[in-house]
Amino acid sequence: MSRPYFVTTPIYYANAEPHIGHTYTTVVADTLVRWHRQRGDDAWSVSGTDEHGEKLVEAAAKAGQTPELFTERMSAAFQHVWAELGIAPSRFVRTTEPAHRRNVQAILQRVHAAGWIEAREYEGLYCVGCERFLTERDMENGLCRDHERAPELRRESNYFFLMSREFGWLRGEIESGRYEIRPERYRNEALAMLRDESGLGDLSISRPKSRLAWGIELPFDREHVCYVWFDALISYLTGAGFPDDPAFAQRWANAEHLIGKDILKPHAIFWPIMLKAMGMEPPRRLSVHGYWNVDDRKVSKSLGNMVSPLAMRERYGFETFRWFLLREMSYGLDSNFTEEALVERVNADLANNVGNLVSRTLNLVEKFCDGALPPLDASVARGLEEALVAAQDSIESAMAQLQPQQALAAIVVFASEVNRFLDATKPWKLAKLPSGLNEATKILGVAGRAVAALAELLAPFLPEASARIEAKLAAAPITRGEPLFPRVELRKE
RNA sequence: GGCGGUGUAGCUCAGCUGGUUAGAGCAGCGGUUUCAUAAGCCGCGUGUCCCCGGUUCGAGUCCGGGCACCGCCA
Repeated sequence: MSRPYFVTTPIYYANAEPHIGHTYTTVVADTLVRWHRQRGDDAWSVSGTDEHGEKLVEAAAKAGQTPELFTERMSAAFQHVWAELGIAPSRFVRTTEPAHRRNVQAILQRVHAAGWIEAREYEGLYCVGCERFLTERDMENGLCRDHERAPELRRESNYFFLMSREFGWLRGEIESGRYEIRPERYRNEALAMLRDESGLGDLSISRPKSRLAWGIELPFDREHVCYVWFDALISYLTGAGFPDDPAFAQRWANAEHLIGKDILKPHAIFWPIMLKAMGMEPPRRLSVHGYWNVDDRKVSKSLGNMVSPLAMRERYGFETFRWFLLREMSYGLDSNFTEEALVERVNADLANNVGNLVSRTLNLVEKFCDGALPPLDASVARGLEEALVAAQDSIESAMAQLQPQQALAAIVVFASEVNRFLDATKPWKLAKLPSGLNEATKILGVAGRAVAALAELLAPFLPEASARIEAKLAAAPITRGEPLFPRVELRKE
């Protein structure tokens, strides 16, 4: 009986190319899917691009393109990058695609009919950068704090989603753990938002077409288009196969959203209430991670410190980068990326420890066993068996708590155990003794098995490297071959 | 202004409900081995556990106050 598992990355806003933050979330999602599949679960994943909104129209204009062409290009860029990196979401949703538009309109219709939406007049100072009306506190010297630009006085009629009705209900869902938000600090933040209800009210979900034509039309008022969050969040349903896919219900009942902390509020507050209005259950769980800083600074276009995953692949190999991301960030906390740290980390873990272990083991098998992996000898294997079980247990619990860095640490510990095992048993010495070859062979049978186990442990985290180890072990004859993870050197230009 | 949080070895961090000489990984130093990717293995830390005060037989670990940084909200 295979258990269903469903994980999403955010539907990334398609106004810039993927950088380290997108890559991290996407890598974690990919890792979770592989992890679940390895254990026989039925895993489904969704990623995608959010392609509507004013900022996109602006970005397209800046690029001298129509929104259609611009979003086409940007979405393709995201899909291209993930494909290049060997990451394939089960379903990649574009918010501009017909299936999604149908879903958004059907849901709007339903929610409107059920009395959750009403029209209101609004007048205020509006910042195009923020895509919202500003309060006094958002401004400094008459300029938007975030964008340092003058807001415009605007009056418009917007449709509001009557979200505030259900804050009490939502609090109960979060407190009871029915809707799990982790790590706890973000659960507390969500509860704090609900407690003061400060900054929370009903949610504006439309823009008049006269001003913003780039969006999904409201089915009950063709003069308005749907505004960002209502549109974007529904992508998760579209990606899960809503409404017709027979697997949809099962997927949805096990949905986990991975997000960065910047979009906590829409996911923790808006989304579950939207779902309630649709007559659906909240997601199972929201897993919130922190920011990647780069060279101890916030990632920003103006600093030019956007780390491109493809550039990292060029310099160091993608799985090296992937290892660093998973190994270095404690899920939920901010982390810092530097190429110096990457080089240090992967040389220590991958080249010196794991990779070198594979090399020395295969080389010994090549030299002393004619390249054929000897059968497993249970008496010799005993010590390593324990280490393997310990590693499996650690990884299991690390993954249950979504702490990939601890899982990877456990893998490194296991590789160290095997290195120590070889140092302690010294098969290369035994083999040279007149009567030692038999014992050396037994030892190498065990070491070979340990390397195979290592490949299995690595599979969800470094799928490509794992496959290479397996291929090396399956070769006849087995040879040392090229290093699995060559040492890397700093290659900053 | 309100409410979280964080502050432990050069770096990144563990330290649960208070209890032997405060730990791990990395870096560094020394030794050793040679099967291996100048890799492995072994050994090496006199740290004001941010500061002040308190509770206690005993406090990174609890309480009060302060400082610094950060987050959310206003």
